[in-house]
Amino acid sequence: MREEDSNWFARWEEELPSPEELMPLSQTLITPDLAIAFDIRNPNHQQRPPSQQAPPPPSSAAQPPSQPTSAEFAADSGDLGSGAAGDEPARTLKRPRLVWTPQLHKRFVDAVAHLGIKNAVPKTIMQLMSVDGLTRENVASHLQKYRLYLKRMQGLSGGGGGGAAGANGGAGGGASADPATDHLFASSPVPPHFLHPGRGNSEHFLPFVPVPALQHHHQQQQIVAAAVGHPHLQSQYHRQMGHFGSSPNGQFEHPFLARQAQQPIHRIGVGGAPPVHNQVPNSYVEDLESANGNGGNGGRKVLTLFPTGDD
DNA sequence: GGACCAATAT
DNA sequence: TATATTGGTC
Repeated sequence: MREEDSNWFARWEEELPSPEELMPLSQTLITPDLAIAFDIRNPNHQQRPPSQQAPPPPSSAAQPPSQPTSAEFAADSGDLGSGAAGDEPARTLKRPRLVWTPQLHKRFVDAVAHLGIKNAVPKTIMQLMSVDGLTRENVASHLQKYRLYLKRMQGLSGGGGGGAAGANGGAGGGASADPATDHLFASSPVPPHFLHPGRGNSEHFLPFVPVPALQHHHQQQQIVAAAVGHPHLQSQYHRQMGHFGSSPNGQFEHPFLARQAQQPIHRIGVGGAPPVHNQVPNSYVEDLESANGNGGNGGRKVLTLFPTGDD
């Protein structure tokens, strides 16, 4: 059991965002707040988040990705804002629901791990994650659920000890109430520390200090990874942009950092599904329904998919 | 006033 | 369901 500890720790170290990576606390120039305040409807449109972004207006003809900024606003206007008429809707804008993909979640867990379960609070986590478009509320909500999950894990493994979450693929046992949830959370290792609070010093985490935001400097470099999904269209990105996941060298994955890539990464390999339509705008991959009957899934188009291989 | 957390709503 | 929003509290 100890080994596991070391083992995961080693991996952890690798996977963990190194200072350099986190350094770029590059929140987009426009903080979510500002964005909202100024009616920048989608802070996401700013740059195509390789992850998933809400493709703006379905009806509006395809807009050539030329103007990165303000111009785009105009472009996508005419859609959801229509009702309000005008530029008033600034703060009343509603963001699309955020979809916590395994990658995003991992980032989240990394942040929490670094902070230590004790210091992990929404705001701090959010900052550490430095994901464009991610709000404190998003994190808070997810954190709430995550804590619940941890609690359950504690309870379940309480007696046996040891067997932490681990990617136990089959929740077949039945104990788990939420297979889906478990899977998502299981996609990321849970630091044992989280499961063993009170025991000994639970504070052996590096005080990783969140860099003092470098506000204006990296103007264009942002780790856009927010998985903002559109109610209708869900852009999906595939992990494995180029080399990571199973690198012989053990190169850890930087799902998020890697996201900077802005090259057309058409990765539509959804479970072997052929590239249905390749008319994808130009970059992000887009997945259409694939939610196979999940035992009675209404007719949801949104899919969080991710073959969840094992990782 | 801001942030956190738990509960509740969608 | 998963995520968003709300309300109470510090």
